[in-house]
Amino acid sequence: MAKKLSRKFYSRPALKVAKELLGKYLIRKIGRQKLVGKIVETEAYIGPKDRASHAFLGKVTPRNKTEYLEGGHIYIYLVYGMYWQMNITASKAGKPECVLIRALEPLNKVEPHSTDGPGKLCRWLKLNKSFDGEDLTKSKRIWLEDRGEEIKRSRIAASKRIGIDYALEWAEKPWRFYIKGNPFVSRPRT
DNA sequence: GTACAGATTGAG
DNA sequence: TCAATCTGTACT
Repeated sequence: MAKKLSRKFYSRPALKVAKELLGKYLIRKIGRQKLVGKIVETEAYIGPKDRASHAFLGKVTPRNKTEYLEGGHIYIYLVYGMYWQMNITASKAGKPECVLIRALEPLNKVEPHSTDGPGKLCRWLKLNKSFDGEDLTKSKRIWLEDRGEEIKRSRIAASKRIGIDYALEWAEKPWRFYIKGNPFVSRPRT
């Protein structure tokens, strides 16, 4: 029943993709090993008008150019010199919209709290710069699946995004989505 | 060539 | 609540 998410799924506004990514499964293959996790927390970043986005005002730099790819690619970058952030691009080519994956509920047996934050889940998945620009609809080492799990609207909560206080009024936008009560969601902050 | 920010984390 | 920590980015 597992259905790989198609280009069509990703080629929509980031806000929509961010909400619908909840309850989808991320598959990461490392050699013989297969890591699987359900997405339980995301954040949306909307192109040039979003001050919190790296593509604010349509800036293009070597770092964020993958953010401009059509939906379904990975945009990964380093923060604080030590943590990777995994984003999935959304919308059409040329539109810098993306969705940050903030937390996973792992199906594998793992140490507690090893995927409840964007930096930690990337460490768990062994993601690094080599995944920048990876096409999730074609890659053999990482992709997303729909396993027929429906997350009801009433189980989805929205809050403001994390760690972007510099973004002024954009920091207030309720563009962080997570599954209510899920223990794998990153620790709430105010 | 160099200053500097940073979509976090974990310890206190 | 707060500071460690350090690479890639952006600019000169």
